[in-house]
Amino acid sequence: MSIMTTPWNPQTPHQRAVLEVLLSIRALNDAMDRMNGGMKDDMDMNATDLAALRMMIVREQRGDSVSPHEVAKHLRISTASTTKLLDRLESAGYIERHPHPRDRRARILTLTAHSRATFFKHFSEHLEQMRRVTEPYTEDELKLIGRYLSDVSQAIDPS
Amino acid sequence: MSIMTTPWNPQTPHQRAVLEVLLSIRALNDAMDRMNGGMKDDMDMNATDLAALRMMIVREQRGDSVSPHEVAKHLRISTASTTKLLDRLESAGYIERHPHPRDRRARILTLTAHSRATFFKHFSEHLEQMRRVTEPYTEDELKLIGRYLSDVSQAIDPS
DNA sequence: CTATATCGCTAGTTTAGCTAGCGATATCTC
DNA sequence: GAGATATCGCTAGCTAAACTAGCGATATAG
Repeated sequence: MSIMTTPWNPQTPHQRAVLEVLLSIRALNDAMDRMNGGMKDDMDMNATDLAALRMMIVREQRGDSVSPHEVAKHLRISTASTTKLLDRLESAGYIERHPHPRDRRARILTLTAHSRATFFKHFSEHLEQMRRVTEPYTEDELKLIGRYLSDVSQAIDPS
Repeated sequence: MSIMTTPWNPQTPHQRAVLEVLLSIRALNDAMDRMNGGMKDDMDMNATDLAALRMMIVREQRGDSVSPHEVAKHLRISTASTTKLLDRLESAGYIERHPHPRDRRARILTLTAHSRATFFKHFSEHLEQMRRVTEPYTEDELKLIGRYLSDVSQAIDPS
């Protein structure tokens, strides 16, 4: 969430356009928060558990494996909290914990088929909507938009 | 948070550009989540309390007043939780509860000067960064970007 | 004028984070 | 190699902040 509540008075049309865009970003963020809220209700999960699932799906598609430690780091929660989180996901049948082949302290987390299916079932509709409104733009326009979005991400979180 | 974990293989340059943009939106959302996380740490508040404050600031700028009930609705938490949330904000000196002039059951919430000052102090830096990266774009480009962002917001949350 | 609805609140419960610290294992230093 | 130290995931216990149920005061509808 969260942008722009700024006391700023645009004078020129260009300044007005800048303000409009910043306001649109806030609106987009609010919308995505609501979307996420809806998804967690649908899937009957809390926000963090859903974020963990999403993170694991992203990693899996990149071909990376995931450890409990990495989940903790990504979500910025303690490893203790992560243990409980993984307990919830495991007992709900979303993930499995496997031994790490080389490090006997460590675990490797995998998603279940049920997990992937459920996630995409609930997410694909939104994704389709987004793709639908994105597709009409020309390639050049999309490149411009993509560049701007990256600029903004970079600006607010140069991580 | 939350986008794109999609199994989708772009074939044409245009499809690739679409995917890029959708990925950028996810990245932006992640970045904003982290920004928010940082802000709540800086201001020593939890995420919900900060969201409430932000919502009140937005409303105030629109000239609207805010009731506890509206805060509950906006944040999707119960009125009971809202009471406690307002207790926290009030005792921290961020808001005040005033009697509603016409409805003696109701309250009107107002921000303190301290609240506004603190919020903008922590937020203005991010805002400035965002404005900085936005300004170089031409008016036409900004209009395009703004239109696209609105399209996406509409698509994922047609509220 | 009576019945119902709404507003914000209190009381008590549950959820999901936290810190502290442990056993097992891995890695670094000599 | 052997001993010191670091890392991994976990348990135990605490706390913060949500929840549900329901109440008193007030407003509104029939």
